[in-house]
Amino acid sequence: MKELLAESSNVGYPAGMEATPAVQACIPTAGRRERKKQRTREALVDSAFRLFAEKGFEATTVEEIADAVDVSSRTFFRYFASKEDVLLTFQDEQFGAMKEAFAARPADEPVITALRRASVSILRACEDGAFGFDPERFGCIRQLMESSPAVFGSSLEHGQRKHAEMTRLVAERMGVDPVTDMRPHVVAAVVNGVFHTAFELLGSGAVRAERFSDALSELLLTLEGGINFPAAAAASPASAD
Amino acid sequence: MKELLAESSNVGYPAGMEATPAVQACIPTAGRRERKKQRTREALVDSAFRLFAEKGFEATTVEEIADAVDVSSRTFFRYFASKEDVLLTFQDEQFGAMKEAFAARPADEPVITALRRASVSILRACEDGAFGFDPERFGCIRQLMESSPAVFGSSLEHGQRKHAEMTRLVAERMGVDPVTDMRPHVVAAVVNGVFHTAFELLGSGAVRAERFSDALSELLLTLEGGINFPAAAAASPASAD
DNA sequence: CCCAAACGTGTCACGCTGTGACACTTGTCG
DNA sequence: CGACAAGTGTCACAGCGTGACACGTTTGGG
Repeated sequence: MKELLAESSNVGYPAGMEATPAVQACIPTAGRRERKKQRTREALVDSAFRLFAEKGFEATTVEEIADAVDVSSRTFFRYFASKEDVLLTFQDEQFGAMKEAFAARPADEPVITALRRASVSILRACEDGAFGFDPERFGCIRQLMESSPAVFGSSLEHGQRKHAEMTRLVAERMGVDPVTDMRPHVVAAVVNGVFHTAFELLGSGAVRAERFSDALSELLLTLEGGINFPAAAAASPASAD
Repeated sequence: MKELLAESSNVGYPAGMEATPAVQACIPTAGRRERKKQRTREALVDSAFRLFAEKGFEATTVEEIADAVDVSSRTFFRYFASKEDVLLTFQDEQFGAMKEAFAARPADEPVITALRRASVSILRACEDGAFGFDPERFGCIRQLMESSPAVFGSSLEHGQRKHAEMTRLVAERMGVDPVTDMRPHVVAAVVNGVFHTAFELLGSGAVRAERFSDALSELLLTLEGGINFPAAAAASPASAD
């Protein structure tokens, strides 16, 4: 689970610049301070999830979350920008995993197909608890999004903030330049929209699917008939090897 | 402009229940009270837009808005559920107009095409001040959405709340049942996503378009190549007359 | 014409979120 | 060990949003 937090793994040193050898002591489990901080953070997340599940999102105050871990509410806000932010952390993990899965799809799959297979596989992992994902938390978030507009809203916003990254990935796969070609933008927009709609359909019971992954899969399959642009590999067989 | 606020016009009496004849005195410009309330509301909207444009969204407090109209901040919240809500009012008008325009598109146009033409025509009206729309406010909202995440977020949320309605309209045009056919849902999701992406592209300057309507048009045109389901009229020539 | 119910509003009080400033403790490194 | 940095608590505060109650005005009816 932790490895998904590893900040996309290739950031930090702009390619071509080797880390100064003296600073290689930066192993993740460095000082006691760092470890303590990590423990506090996780305790806060735990506490938040427990209370949210127990009393609902709005009914839970930041002070309660902090008190349960025996820190001040001020400290809570040093770890999270807002009450909603606690939940977004988890979504970041999912998104990171999905990016990896997407990148790993065979190059001859069209984008929407690849996106569907990647996201469905990750979601299933979340639902089943595979991979180190906690299915309890996944379910909790789902429930919170359905019951609390504030949570749903911040999830929408958060998703939109991922837009640029998604666009870049799609453009890469398609082998086009997102500055001149609008298709990657459209794909990212569309997928994001479908994601949230799947959530809503599930919440309102307007779809016979039980699991989120099933609802999403169905929507994306529908979409596939239309907007399914071929990947670069399929479009230009020149680079096929 | 006011007629767009007319609450979709067919709500109020569940079909088959005639209004009690004695209550037909409900002309919109009824009592003095009603008129005064309307004036206060508009004054608040005016005040809010002026201050937002002048000092930005977050920097403007509800108290300032209310003070400028000489009412208490408590009263502000009797008119609007939140600070963001003032802006959403305007978006409702646009959405209403767009629904009308969409419904008025020729029956042989595929959904995305119809959606594109309808929304672009309304947006152009907003931009040009046709139709009673105030282009100044339109521009103001655009700027606020780009600069303030809170505004953008609530717009996202608001858009999602319109989802069900949009789905219904699309399903109607396609002549299918949205319970069994997922396509209308996908269309609604997709269009909503593209809308917000157009906004974002425009804000980040990632598109050469100057006007929002141009950016949206380009994205929807791109989309059209793919997901463009035929309308019911085109699909089943049985009803062609 | 006047009275009473309904309605809009102001005022007061409050809880919660989120932030800034400053002091204090604890870990870290030379 | 001693200086410095990082994390935390405390206090103060601004702003959003809501509940309760009192006061004035509108409205409609006897």
